[in-house]
Amino acid sequence: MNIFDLYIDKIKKILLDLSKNGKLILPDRLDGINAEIPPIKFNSDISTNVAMFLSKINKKSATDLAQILAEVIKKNDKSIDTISIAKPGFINIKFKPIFWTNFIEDIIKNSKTFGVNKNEKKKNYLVEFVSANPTGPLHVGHCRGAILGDVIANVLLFNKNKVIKEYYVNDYGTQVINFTKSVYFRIREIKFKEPFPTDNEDLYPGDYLINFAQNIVNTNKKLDFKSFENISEELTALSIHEGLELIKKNLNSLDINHDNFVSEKKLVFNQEVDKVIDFLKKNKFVYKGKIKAPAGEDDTKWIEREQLLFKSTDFGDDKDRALQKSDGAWTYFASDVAYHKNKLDRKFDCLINILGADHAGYIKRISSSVDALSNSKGKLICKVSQLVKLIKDKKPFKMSKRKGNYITLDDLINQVGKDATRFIMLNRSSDVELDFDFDNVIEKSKDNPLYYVQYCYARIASVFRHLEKDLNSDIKINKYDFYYSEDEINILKKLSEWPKCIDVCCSKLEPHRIPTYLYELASLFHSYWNLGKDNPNKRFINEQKKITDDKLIFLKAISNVIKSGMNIIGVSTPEKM
RNA sequence: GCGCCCUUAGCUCAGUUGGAUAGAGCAACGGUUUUCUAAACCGUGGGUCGGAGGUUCGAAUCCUUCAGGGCGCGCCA
Repeated sequence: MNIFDLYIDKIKKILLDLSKNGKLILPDRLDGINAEIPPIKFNSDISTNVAMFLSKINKKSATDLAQILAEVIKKNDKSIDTISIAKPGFINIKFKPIFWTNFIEDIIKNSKTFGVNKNEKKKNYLVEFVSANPTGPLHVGHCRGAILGDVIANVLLFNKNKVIKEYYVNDYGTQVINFTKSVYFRIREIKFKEPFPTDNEDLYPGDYLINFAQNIVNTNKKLDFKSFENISEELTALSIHEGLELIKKNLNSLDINHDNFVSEKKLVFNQEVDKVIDFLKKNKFVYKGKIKAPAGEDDTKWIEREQLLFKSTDFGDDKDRALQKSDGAWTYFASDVAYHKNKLDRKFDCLINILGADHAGYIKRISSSVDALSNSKGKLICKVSQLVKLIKDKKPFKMSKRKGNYITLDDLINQVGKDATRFIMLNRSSDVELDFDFDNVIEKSKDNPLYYVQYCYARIASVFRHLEKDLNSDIKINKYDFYYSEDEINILKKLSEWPKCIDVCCSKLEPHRIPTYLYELASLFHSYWNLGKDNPNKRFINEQKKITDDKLIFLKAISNVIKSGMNIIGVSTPEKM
C-alpha cells in the first residue's frame, strides 16, 4: 500500500467530479499534483500541493482554493481527523489513529510485497555491468560499479520487473594477445627457468599470472610449451578461462552472480560484427574518411588515413568513430556495436550499462550506435559510477598497476568484509566521488552506518529472542484494534515512505536511496527504543515478561522493511551483534 | 580547446518529476546505563545551498553565464 498514491488518486477523483460540475477548471495533465509527509512542525500526516497547482488556471488564490478543496476532501473521507491550510497553499491532513492501524495491518498481511509498485507496467531489463578485461583480478576500482549494477538489478527485480545481469567478456584484441604472451612467459619461467621479461611494457607483470601459468601447466600435460605460435590459440582460451574464473570468484565474494557472459570473440567469429556494419552501411551511418589527432596530444606523429567511420556526430558526438584498425581487425567499438545489436535483438524494453567514470566519454558513442540501430528509441541508459578515493592512514592512497601496489577486491573483502563494502559503496549517489576510508570502515564503530542499521534489526531480534518468538515467521493477529501513540505513528509514517523509496530507486536508477532510507528508519527506531529507559510503557516487554500485540506487530513491521531493504542491497541482518 | 560529473554547516554528504523556517553523520561542548543490546539516546552551537542573471505564485532543484575541483577526449579495451 502506497498511501501517497492512494491520496493522489482520491484527490484526482474529487477534482474530476468538481470539474464535471463546472466548479473547477483542470489543465490537460495532473502530473504535478503530489503528496508527501510534511515537515514535523506542521503536526500532520500527509500534505498536498493540489491547490497551488490549480490556483492559476482557476484564477483563485491558492489558500482560497485550498479551503474549498479541503472541505470536499474531508467530507469524502472518514479516516481524516483534521485538515488544515498552510501558506502558501498546502493542504495538510491529519489522520485518525485508525488510519495507521489499518496501514500496519495491510503491510503485515502483505509483507512480502510491501514496497512493490503494483500499478506500474513491468519491464524487461538487461543490466550489463563489471565487464572488466579478463586479464587479472578485480581491484577496488571495479568494485563500486559492480555493486551499483548488482543492486540496480536487485531493486528492479524486487519491483517485479524481469532482469538479466550480464557480463561482456573482452576476449578479443591486442590486450588479450599481450595477456596470453604474459602467461606464456610465466609458463616458460616455470618450465624452463627463464626469468620473466621486465623490459616489455606491453606485458602484464602481476604475480597472479604465476598461478594462471601453474594451473595451465598442471592441467595440460600434453601441450608443448616450447613454441608460442603453435599453441597460441589454445593458450589464449586457457588464459582467458583462468582470468574469468578468478573474476567470477572475486564477484562471488561480493555475492554478485551474473546470469550471462557474452564473449566478444564469439561475436566476431559469428560474423555479428560484419552483419551490423553491413546494416549500418545500408542505412548510411558508415563512410570512409579520416579522423584528426586527439586534442591535447602531439599531432606531429599522427598519421591520418582513410578508414571506416561511424557517423556518431549525427547523434551529437564530437567526432565520428573508427570501426576498423589499420591491420583490418575490428576496433573495440565495432564489436561493442555488434554486442549492442545483439542485445537489441533479444527484445528487452530497456538496456542499462554501468560504466566507470573513466569510460564516461564512451557513452555518447555507444548510445549513438544504439539509436542508429533502433531508430532513435533511446533504449539504452548508461549509469556512471564516479571514482572511489581510497584513504589509508588518513591519506589518499594512489593505486598504480605498474608499481603493483593496487588493492584487489580480494584484499578489500578480507579486510573489510562483504557487508561493509557493499553498504559503504552504496551509501552515496553514484554521481559523486566516494571517500572509502579503510581504517574507518574496518572499525566497528558507531561512525559506521552499516552497524547502525544492523543494530536496529539486532535489537528487534533480541526482543523476540527474550519472548522465545521467531522473528522470521509470520505473525497472525485476530483483531487489529490498536491505538498507536505519536512516537509510534512517526515511525509508521517513515514505513509508509518505503514504497516511494523503491519507486524513486527504480525510476532514477539510484539505489543509494535505500541505505539512506534505512539509516533514517533506524535512527527513528533507536530514538524510540531509548524512550523505554525513562518510561516503562514505552518498553516492548512488560513486567509480566509479555508483549502486547500492537508492539509485536510494530516491531515486526519495522524489521520486515529493514530486512527487505538489506536484502535488496545484499547486506546481511544478523540477529545478534 | 571540447565533453561528462561535482560545488549545500569546519569535514563527509542527503535533499522525492520545482514546494513550507534547507537536513543527517563526523568533529566541538554538555548530559543519559540496577530495567528489552550504550555498536544507542538527548541537548547546544554552526548555512549568502560556489558567484551573477533569468523562468514563476514558489528555485538547492529548471535555463543562461562565470569561477573552482575531478574524470575523459586513441587505429587501447
